[in-house]
Amino acid sequence: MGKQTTVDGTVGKALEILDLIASFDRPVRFSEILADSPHPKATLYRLVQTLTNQGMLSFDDDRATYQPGIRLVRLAHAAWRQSALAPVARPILDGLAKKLGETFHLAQMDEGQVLYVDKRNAAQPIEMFSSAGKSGPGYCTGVGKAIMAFLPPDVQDRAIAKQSYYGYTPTTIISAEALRAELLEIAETGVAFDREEHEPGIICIAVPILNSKNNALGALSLTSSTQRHSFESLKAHASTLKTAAQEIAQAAENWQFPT
Amino acid sequence: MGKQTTVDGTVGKALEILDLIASFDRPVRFSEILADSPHPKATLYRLVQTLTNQGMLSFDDDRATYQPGIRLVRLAHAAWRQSALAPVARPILDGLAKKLGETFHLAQMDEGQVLYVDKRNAAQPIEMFSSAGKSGPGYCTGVGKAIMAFLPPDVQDRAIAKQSYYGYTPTTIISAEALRAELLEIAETGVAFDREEHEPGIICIAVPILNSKNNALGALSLTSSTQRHSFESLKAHASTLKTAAQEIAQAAENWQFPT
DNA sequence: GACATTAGTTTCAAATAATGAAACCATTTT
DNA sequence: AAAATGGTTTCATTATTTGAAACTAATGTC
Repeated sequence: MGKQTTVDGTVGKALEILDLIASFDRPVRFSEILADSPHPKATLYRLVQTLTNQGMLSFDDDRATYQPGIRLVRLAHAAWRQSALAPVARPILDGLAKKLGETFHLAQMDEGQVLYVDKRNAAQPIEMFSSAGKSGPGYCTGVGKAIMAFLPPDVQDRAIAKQSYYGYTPTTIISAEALRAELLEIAETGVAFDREEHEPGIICIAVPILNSKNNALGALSLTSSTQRHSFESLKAHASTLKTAAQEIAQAAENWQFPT
Repeated sequence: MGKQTTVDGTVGKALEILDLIASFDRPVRFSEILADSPHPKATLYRLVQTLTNQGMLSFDDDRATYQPGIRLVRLAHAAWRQSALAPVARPILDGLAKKLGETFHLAQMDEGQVLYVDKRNAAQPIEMFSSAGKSGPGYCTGVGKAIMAFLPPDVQDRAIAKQSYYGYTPTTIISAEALRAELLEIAETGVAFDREEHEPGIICIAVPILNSKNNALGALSLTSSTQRHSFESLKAHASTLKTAAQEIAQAAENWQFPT
């Protein structure tokens, strides 16, 4: 009874299409979507029509292309603002960036994918939406591993299963077993590293942001290059990061919406 | 044959619920959604379940509340990056903010609502997602009126019809007729003002960003307070804004995704 | 500690919406 | 001019959604 790619109903199908279109990362024509979708022409056509009507897709009349719609931006704003983590972490990230002059990422996990919800860069003042909202693989990033190490067993299993294990660099972890082993280690030390596993020359130290049940809400990382930092000098920041993560966790737990 | 609140199919209903939940602006319980929704309990229940499954909503187990889900943030990132306007306008906004030391907004329109897609603030270095993605009324903001003035007739009509005409301040436009009149004027001069129509003490000058067909893609505004600026001193910036808007329009038209 | 109330979940036949093969129309290509 | 490609519509069939009501769980009341 293998659970197949769940698609609950029409809504699920529509959202799948939306993801598909987003994944092109450029405006796409109907036929391109069709080629990558399991649906017959007419079905896909109406689904895409509906999404366009709804503002979830926007259609460029001249080029006859579809792309993710602007309504998503509005909805995402609400999601971001309520996501407990990003808004409360803002001042803490600001403080870290100012004090240490390094680059920090705040990330959460969405279906095994790492989602960056905020970023501070000491050099360039900041990058906007252009970086927040960006997503990346979970198995070969510091934040991804930090989060996965502190997930409830069932969720962790699903996350591990969803990774692609593509070998971006020679040090990339390319099997679920190896990942599991490393996650165990991270769970003990409370610190994760990216050893140029995603991009050559880029290293990072990451710590989970844990709730009272010791489950990860997200993770906080200090990212740098092999030029700027050795692993030893990264490790020196571990306790600072841990403290910051605790502050964020604290703030998130206490955060209440006005009633 | 009055076109009623369009709801195309199940997908439309689901998205309506999503909007409803987002509009609460805080985590909500099932019963609260129910009270504000036209659907019977069971129907709403399943719709909400589906959305949660899909990551469009997230459910807080402890508090038993729903809120917009993190998947939206990922999707919105794609929308933002492809929205042609925001990414290409970035350097131009940077330049304006640096040169003039004022606050600038870049906005687009979504169903009569103004959607801020980027913001530069000379004082505070920048605000993230926290401000990008925010939306506001179209009829009483500079950017809203600038955009509406340059919309194809049918789209404009719909936009005018969708405004709420709530009187935020004594100067707020509170009728469709008055709005229409002002839009005509703006269409001639190419410049719109917010005369404390949305918030007392806050004024702004806005210009549309026009495509080759003279339709608005969005708008650019300089926002200030009555303390800092008189209308005369705002008007002094009109040509600078127009030039910047043209540059953005140019860049947007030429922007092509890699094939 | 029993009773009542509220909040959330499941059931199932009826009502509605989604499906997709095929036909159709409009552009572009040859 | 013919053919191919890309997009849209039709319509009988099929599958999903619907919602009243019954049910369960959790909380509040006496």
